[in-house]
Amino acid sequence: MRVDSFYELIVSMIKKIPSGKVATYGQIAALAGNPRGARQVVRALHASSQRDGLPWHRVINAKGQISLQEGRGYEIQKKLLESEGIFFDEQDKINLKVYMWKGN
DNA sequence: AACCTGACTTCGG
DNA sequence: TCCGAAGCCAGGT
Repeated sequence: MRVDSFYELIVSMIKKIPSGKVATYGQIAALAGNPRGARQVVRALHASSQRDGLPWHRVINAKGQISLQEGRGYEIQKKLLESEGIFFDEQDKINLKVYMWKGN
Protein backbone atom coordinates (compact mmCIF):
# COMPACT_ATOMS: atom_id res chain seq x y z
CA MET A 1 0.00 0.00 0.00
CA ARG A 2 1.12 3.53 -0.63
CA VAL A 3 2.15 5.78 2.18
CA ASP A 4 3.05 9.39 1.84
CA SER A 5 5.11 10.80 4.66
CA PHE A 6 2.99 13.87 4.21
CA TYR A 7 -0.13 11.86 4.83
CA GLU A 8 1.39 10.15 7.87
CA LEU A 9 2.41 13.52 9.16
CA ILE A 10 -1.10 14.84 8.87
CA VAL A 11 -2.44 11.91 10.83
CA SER A 12 0.13 12.27 13.58
CA MET A 13 -0.56 15.98 13.88
CA ILE A 14 -4.27 15.37 14.26
CA LYS A 15 -3.58 12.84 16.96
CA LYS A 16 -1.71 15.49 18.88
CA ILE A 17 -4.61 17.88 19.10
CA PRO A 18 -5.50 17.97 22.80
CA SER A 19 -9.02 17.58 24.07
CA GLY A 20 -10.80 20.89 24.37
CA LYS A 21 -8.85 22.38 21.49
CA VAL A 22 -9.39 22.51 17.74
CA ALA A 23 -7.27 23.03 14.65
CA THR A 24 -8.07 24.16 11.12
CA TYR A 25 -7.41 22.16 7.98
CA GLY A 26 -4.94 24.74 6.77
CA GLN A 27 -3.13 24.73 10.08
CA ILE A 28 -2.67 20.98 10.05
CA ALA A 29 -1.50 21.08 6.46
CA ALA A 30 1.04 23.76 7.33
CA LEU A 31 2.32 21.79 10.30
CA ALA A 32 2.68 18.80 8.01
CA GLY A 33 4.76 20.88 5.67
CA ASN A 34 2.30 21.92 2.97
CA PRO A 35 0.54 25.25 3.65
CA ARG A 36 -1.60 24.68 0.57
CA GLY A 37 -2.59 21.15 1.44
CA ALA A 38 -5.79 21.72 3.33
CA ARG A 39 -7.66 19.48 0.97
CA GLN A 40 -5.23 16.68 1.55
CA VAL A 41 -5.99 16.93 5.25
CA VAL A 42 -9.60 16.31 4.39
CA ARG A 43 -8.55 13.23 2.50
CA ALA A 44 -6.51 11.94 5.40
CA LEU A 45 -9.49 12.40 7.67
CA HIS A 46 -11.80 10.50 5.36
CA ALA A 47 -9.38 7.60 5.26
CA SER A 48 -8.61 7.54 8.97
CA SER A 49 -11.98 8.27 10.48
CA GLN A 50 -12.93 4.75 9.51
CA ARG A 51 -10.04 3.27 11.39
CA ASP A 52 -11.15 5.28 14.37
CA GLY A 53 -8.57 6.34 16.88
CA LEU A 54 -8.06 9.92 15.85
CA PRO A 55 -9.98 13.05 16.91
CA TRP A 56 -11.36 13.99 13.53
CA HIS A 57 -13.98 16.15 15.20
CA ARG A 58 -11.33 18.59 16.39
CA VAL A 59 -10.57 19.65 12.86
CA ILE A 60 -12.66 22.53 11.55
CA ASN A 61 -12.40 25.16 8.82
CA ALA A 62 -10.67 28.55 8.96
CA LYS A 63 -13.91 30.34 9.81
CA GLY A 64 -14.15 28.49 13.07
CA GLN A 65 -17.15 26.52 11.93
CA ILE A 66 -17.90 22.90 11.22
CA SER A 67 -17.69 22.19 7.53
CA LEU A 68 -20.02 19.25 7.56
CA GLN A 69 -23.65 19.73 6.64
CA GLU A 70 -26.58 18.70 8.76
CA GLY A 71 -27.34 15.04 8.44
CA ARG A 72 -23.78 14.53 7.29
CA GLY A 73 -22.12 14.49 10.67
CA TYR A 74 -22.51 18.12 11.60
CA GLU A 75 -24.57 17.46 14.69
CA ILE A 76 -22.36 14.62 15.78
CA GLN A 77 -19.23 16.70 15.52
CA LYS A 78 -20.81 19.61 17.33
CA LYS A 79 -21.92 17.37 20.12
CA LEU A 80 -18.49 15.82 20.47
CA LEU A 81 -16.84 19.22 20.66
CA GLU A 82 -19.33 20.52 23.19
CA SER A 83 -18.73 17.48 25.33
CA GLU A 84 -15.08 18.51 25.44
CA GLY A 85 -16.01 21.91 26.73
CA ILE A 86 -15.82 23.85 23.50
CA PHE A 87 -18.29 26.69 23.29
CA PHE A 88 -20.27 27.65 20.17
CA ASP A 89 -21.57 31.20 19.83
CA GLU A 90 -24.96 32.31 18.51
CA GLN A 91 -23.82 31.66 14.98
CA ASP A 92 -22.55 28.18 15.80
CA LYS A 93 -19.00 29.38 15.44
CA ILE A 94 -16.05 28.51 17.62
CA ASN A 95 -13.83 31.29 18.92
CA LEU A 96 -10.50 30.33 17.38
CA LYS A 97 -8.68 32.89 19.49
CA VAL A 98 -9.56 30.77 22.47
CA TYR A 99 -9.78 27.21 21.22
CA MET A 100 -7.29 27.05 18.40
CA TRP A 101 -4.52 24.62 19.16
CA LYS A 102 -1.17 26.37 19.13
CA GLY A 103 0.52 23.45 17.50
CA ASN A 104 3.54 21.91 19.11
C1' DA B 1 -4.68 12.06 -20.33
C1' DA B 2 -8.70 15.21 -19.28
C1' DC B 3 -12.16 16.40 -16.23
C1' DC B 4 -14.63 16.39 -11.89
C1' DT B 5 -14.91 16.75 -6.98
C1' DG B 6 -14.04 17.80 -2.14
C1' DA B 7 -15.20 18.02 5.84
C1' DC B 8 -10.41 24.21 2.30
C1' DT B 9 -8.27 29.14 2.03
C1' DT B 10 -7.63 33.63 0.47
C1' DC B 11 -8.52 37.84 -1.85
C1' DG B 12 -11.29 41.48 -3.96
C1' DG B 13 -15.58 44.06 -4.45
C1' DT C 1 -18.68 42.43 7.47
C1' DC C 2 -20.55 39.39 3.87
C1' DC C 3 -20.45 36.89 -0.54
C1' DG C 4 -18.62 35.21 -4.84
C1' DA C 5 -14.69 33.78 -7.55
C1' DA C 6 -10.34 31.93 -8.04
C1' DG C 7 -6.49 29.19 -6.38
C1' DC C 8 -4.73 24.69 -4.76
C1' DC C 9 -3.63 19.64 -4.38
C1' DA C 10 -4.47 14.82 -4.98
C1' DG C 11 -7.39 10.95 -5.87
C1' DG C 12 -11.22 9.00 -8.52
C1' DT C 13 -13.72 8.25 -12.98
